[in-house]
Amino acid sequence: MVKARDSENTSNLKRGSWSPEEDQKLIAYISKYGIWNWTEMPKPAGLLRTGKSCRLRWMNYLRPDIKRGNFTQEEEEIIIQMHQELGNRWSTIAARLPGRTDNEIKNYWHTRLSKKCYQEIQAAIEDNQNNPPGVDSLLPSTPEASNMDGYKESPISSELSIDDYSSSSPPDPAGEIYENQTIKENIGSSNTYRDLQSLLEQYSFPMENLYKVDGCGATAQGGLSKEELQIIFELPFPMEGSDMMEGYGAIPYHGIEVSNSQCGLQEGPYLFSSNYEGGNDFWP
DNA sequence: AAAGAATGCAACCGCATAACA
DNA sequence: CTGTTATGCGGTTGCATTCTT
Repeated sequence: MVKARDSENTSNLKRGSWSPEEDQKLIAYISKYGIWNWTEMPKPAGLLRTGKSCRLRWMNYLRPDIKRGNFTQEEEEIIIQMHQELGNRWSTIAARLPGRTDNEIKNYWHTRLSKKCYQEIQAAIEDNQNNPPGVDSLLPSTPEASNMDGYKESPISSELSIDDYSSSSPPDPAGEIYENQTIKENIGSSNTYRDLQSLLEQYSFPMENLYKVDGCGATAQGGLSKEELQIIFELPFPMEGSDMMEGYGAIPYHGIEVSNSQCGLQEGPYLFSSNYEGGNDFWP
């Protein structure tokens, strides 16, 4: 596919903030002639702007149906819920909130809601630390609810304690750790990495603590525990198959690596033991 | 009161894809 | 079918405003 390029000559076009006069010109023009072609429109409208700039200004600011003012509690809840389900699909989220633009929702998320969610996570973590649950509390109430028969019988799960989650000792990973390669150096290789990176960055997770593990996606050393990651990713435990395939990436922690197989290409998820050697999965 | 830091948000950029020639 | 253009989307940037010290 040929990369799109603005056909306009941008050498003498105005950039930066819009003046009230420019706003008036655009409103007046659209009111009279409607939106017929963003690229051609600026000239007859008397604007020294690119069509792209005009479109953005109209869509994000000048449209008459744009809702002003603070987000309501209900709107917040919708955004949070949809973001959990869809990720950064701002336009889709905006479609559920009449009068709100994708840009506005995106800004609102980055400046308010992500922090709010992070604080809730922190609170949950603190609560966990004050009142640590046993591993059993992470398990489903019934085996069939998890589709993970045999999990409790695994020697690894039965040996775990809450202390393992917050240990700062290096993991005993399934594969080889590329110690000198941070996640940022591996970003291009996998969508799984991309998704994981963006999510973790959203929560200010120290990227230097993230390493690539051969064949198993990414793993974390130090920083957030599995439970913390689990809260961030809003994952049930154990994860359902579709969760892994939608790009959550590996949700690892010391001792156990929960990963889709081979960097998320085809099958999974698999629950790898710390001594994973290629076939020790409990959940084929 | 002033300076620096943090925050909020409008605007821009690059890319993907639909639409068209 | 292929190449080109227009539009829309998500990530990022930069600046104005507000807050903190």
